[in-house]
Amino acid sequence: MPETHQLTDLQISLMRVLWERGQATVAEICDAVRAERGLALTTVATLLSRLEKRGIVSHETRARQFVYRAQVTEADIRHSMVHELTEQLFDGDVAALMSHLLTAREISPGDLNRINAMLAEHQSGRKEA
Amino acid sequence: MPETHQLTDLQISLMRVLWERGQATVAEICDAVRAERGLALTTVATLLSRLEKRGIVSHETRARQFVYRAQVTEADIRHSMVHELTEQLFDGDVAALMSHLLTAREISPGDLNRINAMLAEHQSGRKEA
DNA sequence: CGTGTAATATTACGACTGTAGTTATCAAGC
DNA sequence: GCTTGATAACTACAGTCGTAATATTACACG
Repeated sequence: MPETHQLTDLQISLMRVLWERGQATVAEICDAVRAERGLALTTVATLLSRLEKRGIVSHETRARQFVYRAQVTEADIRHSMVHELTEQLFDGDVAALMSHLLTAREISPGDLNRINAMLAEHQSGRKEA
Repeated sequence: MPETHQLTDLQISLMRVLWERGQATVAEICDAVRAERGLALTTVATLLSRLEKRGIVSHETRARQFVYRAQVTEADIRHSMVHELTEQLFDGDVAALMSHLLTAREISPGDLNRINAMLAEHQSGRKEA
């Protein structure tokens, strides 16, 4: 449903908090990201209200405070962002992206095993269906 | 070498022309992207000079015209952008990205075969090394 | 009922992007 | 040499992002 949402690094950090907790106040989110990025409360508030304008989050007021909630799932975001990247960089060719990953010297042997397993499972699943 | 280059859609369109042709004048690039996106010559020129400021392209003057050349390869860009995405969305876990691709209902059976083949080849290559 | 305090709302600002108009430059042709 | 046509340089502007200070609001406590 959500057309296509591209989020920046920082925006994703905030979203991650919401995805993990289900909901959170501005202060909570601010605290949660303090470790990786110290931001002023007002900064976080600004970011959140901008995300709300885009329909990515929503809020309700509870006890004088805004409680935010994600309106898109992490899977949604992954989908649209990976899709977008695939379009842009690999002409929509998922296999080409895979190929890139395989040759990109970034995969550990352990990863490779996991990938094999996944692929096998995926394929058996396919067969039955 | 190139730290990490994130390019936008439009920027990639321009780069693609340079990657394909090796080099091109502003007018040529403008023509090349006219189909997918009609832009004024000056717009393309602006974009290119901004890319040059970032070290992504370079130019030399020939017969009163700027001839541009890519300073990063498509592989470079793919690397840094895929890497960045993997970090942001999958915590750097390449296998997780793979898994996402496999379950993302975007792979055709044909793709799956190609992926299998690649994986097999990749693994045999690994074994010898 | 006044006031402090916490939270939100408003405003700001520099970067970067997409977009392009306007102006300056300069070589070639008349 | 002067005009003209092509090309590049400069300027502009709205939109978004990261960042936050300041202003407003309104509950809770005294």
